[in-house]
Amino acid sequence: MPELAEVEYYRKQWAEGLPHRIRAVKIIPRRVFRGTDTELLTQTLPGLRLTEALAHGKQMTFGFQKKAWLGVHLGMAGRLFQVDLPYAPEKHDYLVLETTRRALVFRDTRLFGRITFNPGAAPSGWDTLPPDLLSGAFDRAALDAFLQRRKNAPVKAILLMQERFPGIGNWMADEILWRAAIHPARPGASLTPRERGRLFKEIKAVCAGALETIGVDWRDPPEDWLFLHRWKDGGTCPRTKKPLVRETIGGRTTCFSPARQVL
DNA sequence: GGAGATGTTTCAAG
DNA sequence: GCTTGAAACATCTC
Repeated sequence: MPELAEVEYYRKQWAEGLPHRIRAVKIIPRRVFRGTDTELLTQTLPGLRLTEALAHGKQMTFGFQKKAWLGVHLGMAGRLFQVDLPYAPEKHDYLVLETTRRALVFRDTRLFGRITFNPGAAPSGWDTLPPDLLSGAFDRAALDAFLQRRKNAPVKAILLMQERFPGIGNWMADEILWRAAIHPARPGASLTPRERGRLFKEIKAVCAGALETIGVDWRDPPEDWLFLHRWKDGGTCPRTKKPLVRETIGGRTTCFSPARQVL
C-alpha cells in the first residue's frame, strides 16, 4: 500500500510520543529480516530510547540515541502502529518494540517489506538519497535529464523509479500523468517541453496534496482527484466524464483517461 | 479456484 | 556498460 504519503502517515504512528524507551524486543524471524542480524537487534535495542523517526520516499529510519538505526521499508502491505500493552502479537506481526506501556508494531501480511539494522553512527545509505521531490533540488533540469536518459521506457515506468522519484508509487504515477494529460505509455524522450512542464508541476502538486490528506490522518484526497475513481473497472474520469481504462503499462496496472491522455 | 494486488530485486536480452 | 522487461518473492482478497 504505502507510497510517499502513506509512509509519512506510518512514520508518525511510531513517532507519536517520542522518545520511547525500549524495554523489550520481540521478533518473528521471517523474510522481512533478510540480510539482517536479528540477534544483534534484539540484544542492542533494550534500554535505548527511540529518539528519531525519519522518512524519505518509501524509506524510513528510526534512530536510537544516534547509536543504532532501524531501517523500515513497508513493501506492498506493511504497516506500523502503536497499541497499549498488554499486546498479543498477531499472525503477521514480525517486530514488536515494547516500552513501559506501549507496543510499536510492524505488521506485513505479504512479507515484501524489509527491516534492516545498523548499529553505529549513521543509517547506511541515508546519506546518498535522491533529492526529495518537494525540495528545490528536484528541478526541471533533473526531470528533463532523467526522461532523456530513459528515452524508450514508458513514462509510467519512469515515474516509478525510486532513484529519481522517491516515494512515487503506482497510484501517484497514475494521478500525476492523468493531471498532466500525458498517456502513460509515452516514451520518456518523446515528451515535449510543454508536457515536461506539466509533468513537473503535477509531480509537486500530487506529492504536496497527498501529504496534506493521506499523510495527515489517512483521509482521502479530494473528489476531483483520479484517486477515488481508479481502483475498479468501470470508473469515470472526473474531468471528461468519460470512461477510465485500466491496463498493464510498464508492468503495472495503470488507470488513465483515454479522452484526456492520448498516445 | 484463479487472478490480481499502492514494491523491489534479480536476471537476461538487446 | 546501460537500458528495458519479465519473473520471482508470499499472502490475502475479490
